[in-house]
Amino acid sequence: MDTPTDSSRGRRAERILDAAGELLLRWGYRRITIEDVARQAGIGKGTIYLHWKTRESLFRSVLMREDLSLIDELLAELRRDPRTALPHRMMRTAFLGVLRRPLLRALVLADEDVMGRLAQDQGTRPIEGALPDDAYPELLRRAGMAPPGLTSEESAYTLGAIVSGFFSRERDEQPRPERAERRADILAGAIRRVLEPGREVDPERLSELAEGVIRMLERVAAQIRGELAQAYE
Amino acid sequence: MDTPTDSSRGRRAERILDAAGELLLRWGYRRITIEDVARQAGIGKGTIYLHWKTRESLFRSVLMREDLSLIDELLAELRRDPRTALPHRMMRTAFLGVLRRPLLRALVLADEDVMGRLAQDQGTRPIEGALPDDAYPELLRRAGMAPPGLTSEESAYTLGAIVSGFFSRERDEQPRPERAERRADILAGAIRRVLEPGREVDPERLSELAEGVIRMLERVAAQIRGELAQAYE
DNA sequence: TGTCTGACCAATTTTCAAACCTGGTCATAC
DNA sequence: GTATGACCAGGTTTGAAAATTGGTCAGACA
Repeated sequence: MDTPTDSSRGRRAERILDAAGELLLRWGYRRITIEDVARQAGIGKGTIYLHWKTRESLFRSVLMREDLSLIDELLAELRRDPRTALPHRMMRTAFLGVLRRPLLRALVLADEDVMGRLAQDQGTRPIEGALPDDAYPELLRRAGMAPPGLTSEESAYTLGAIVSGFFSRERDEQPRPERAERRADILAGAIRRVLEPGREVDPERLSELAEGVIRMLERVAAQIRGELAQAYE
Repeated sequence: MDTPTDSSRGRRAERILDAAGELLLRWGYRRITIEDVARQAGIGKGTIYLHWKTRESLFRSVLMREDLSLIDELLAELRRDPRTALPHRMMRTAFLGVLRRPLLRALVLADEDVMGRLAQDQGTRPIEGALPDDAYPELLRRAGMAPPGLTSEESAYTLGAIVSGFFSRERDEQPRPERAERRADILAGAIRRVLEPGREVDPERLSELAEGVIRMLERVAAQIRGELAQAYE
């Protein structure tokens, strides 16, 4: 599928994304010029426009690649252990996954300094990119694990509120427990108590849920890969 | 204690605060001049400076008065029914209390349009003004109602995260259940499950807690009233 | 004598045009 | 066919002048 040319194009694109990502963290979106990125990647400025149509789409690709890396981590974890599909495990893994990726961290926290105007519209999208908000609660419901007393929309609302609240505490100067793992555990505990009523989980139901979540994340990943490929050209 | 003069001064100050508050909601902090406020209050511009030293301290007073009104509502509720002191009841009442007061709502949501630079530093202070963050969890602990497995600091962190998450969903364009009461109930449910482990509450302990909370809020109210009086002159 | 006011001024904010910069193109080199 | 950097239109920054306004206070008023 890859001609030698395509493959070396692909490698070059990766180098450009590396360069852009590194500068993003060092200088922030606002101060970076396309020439900076070209110099950092050791190529000419025009070459970047062989891969992306605009500056903005280049940087969107940087973020999409980060996003894919997080989704891949979640998928690996889900395949290793279906219990990862439980809300409290999912959110714990996603929370730490975002915190460990400086660019996603900056994106989720809408860090104006790093992300400039990219922070605005794109907002918090790391995982919920293209899917309806209640896709995950919908899967829970179908697996007979819906939180009691809440519609799927309400579950999505609750989940979103709690998770975004814990993220908002990651902003500077907010007091919080020292270790990120501890914060993740507290988040997980909260999610479990609020959204996982049943003490016991039927392994049958659980693997059904895990498969659904895997399919959902694969669909998201495919869509992002599509957008990335399109951006590449 | 009030000379006739003091009392009419007080009434005039209230009129000025009314005028400033109304303009704040109509035009936003940035566009309001002191002359606008004076005109709206039907007095001369210099008169405002008989009450406040600076424009900023005038508007801070507007917000402090709103804050006091919320605290008074909480205190009335606590005196009517000590169960109000339970975390899920406290947060439900505070949540709705903020949403029903447009200025506090704008402050908590850091609405740049309405609050201008006031949104920045002052941040979310409606209740937690002058107290250590973990004052309330500390009261819970002393009443033997501490959430299991969490230190007071961690309880404060958890409570803050969840509440601020539900507030952040009050921003425009965030999907959420239609009725504010429903959202408040969902918030209350989450708080209860996460921070109130015990099914039964000893009425003795409860009224002890309620008294502690009342004293705490009275202290906050007194401090705010002090700052207000000082601002008045 | 004490209270209130608006003319006044320093300081900040807004405006606007010139200078500068940079995203994106494309003729040319390889 | 691929890569490049000179080039330019459009956008941004700069800075100085104009306009506004926070805060003062001399005087009007009661």
